[in-house]
Amino acid sequence: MPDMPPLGDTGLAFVRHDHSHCAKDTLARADALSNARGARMTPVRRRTLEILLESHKAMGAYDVLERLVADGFGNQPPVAYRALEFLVEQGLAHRIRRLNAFAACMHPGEAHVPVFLICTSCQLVAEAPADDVRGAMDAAAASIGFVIERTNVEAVGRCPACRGNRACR
Amino acid sequence: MPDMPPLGDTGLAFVRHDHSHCAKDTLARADALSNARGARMTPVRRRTLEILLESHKAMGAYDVLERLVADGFGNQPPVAYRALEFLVEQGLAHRIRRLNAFAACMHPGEAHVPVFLICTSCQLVAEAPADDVRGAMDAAAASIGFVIERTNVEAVGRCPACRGNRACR
DNA sequence: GTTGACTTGTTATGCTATAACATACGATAT
DNA sequence: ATATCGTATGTTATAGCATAACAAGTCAAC
Repeated sequence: MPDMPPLGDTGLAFVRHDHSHCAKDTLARADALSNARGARMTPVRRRTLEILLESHKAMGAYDVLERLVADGFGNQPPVAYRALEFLVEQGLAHRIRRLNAFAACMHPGEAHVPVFLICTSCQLVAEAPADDVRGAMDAAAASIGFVIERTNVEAVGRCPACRGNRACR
Repeated sequence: MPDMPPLGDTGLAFVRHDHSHCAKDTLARADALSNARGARMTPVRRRTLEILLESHKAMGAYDVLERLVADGFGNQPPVAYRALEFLVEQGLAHRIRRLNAFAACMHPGEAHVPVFLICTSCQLVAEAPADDVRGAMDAAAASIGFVIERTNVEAVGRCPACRGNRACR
């Protein structure tokens, strides 16, 4: 494995890492989770997750669909949207609204508030841990009597690599 | 003015208030701000802001367009999108990505991090003050060397009124 | 009054997402 | 085994959101 900075898997998208391992591990956890919950990890769904896991970039539903078609699955939008919806519901993927796209969850099963950091140069998306953020939001909401059910927290900016390199990866 | 709870204009969307005043005031501030910046508050743009200010609901670009057409402006999507884009750039309106919609800013000119609370029952959108949220996000980003430029923070849930009423407004 | 920057109008198109219905699959109970 | 019911997938069609590209008009500065 290449030299890896002393980070956990936080911001993993932005550092070099053994990606095949990272994907395999996540897939295994995904299977286990689905079984535990009685959810059915069918072929399209599993393949969709694999596709998302191939990179840390967010993918549009139609890009995913293209890949699914190549693998012999149905070639109409609902095929992709349904699989993606399932993964999101199971917490195995997230929807990045700013990009009209989807990305595999890097912490399936762990309670976490997803906060997405989207690099404007290289399009990579990192999930940062930010439970503080949810706390602050709950507090703000509570002050006006609002009860939060779900959140979308996204930020665009520049990742460490792109701030350093002119060319970018 | 009807009895008003002891809040500032935080969460204004969810309390009864003299809305005509609130809109007029915001419009005046918008004019002043645009002038100060050398931005041109043209008729379409001003009318677009007025339309957004008519309610605290978020409006889709096509809904805004419909209104603009009725007022004699051009009837093609770019007319609405351009005006809305201008307002967003000037900080006079916000884009609510979760809803593919736009809402007038309730605090134009004030430095603030918009955090949107979207009621799933009545569709009203409130802007809560949550500078803490931005702080937490910056901290999370900094820990992986990411520099945030802009944020989208949105939450869906139920507003005080809708939690109380079965019927909702 | 001409230049140049910006704004608006218009045409056309592309991308994103879902409703609705038909068919197939899988687990369970009889 | 097979009937049944819930779930999943395939397919058709369409709705909804957004922007590229070009033409025409407006306005201020020189």
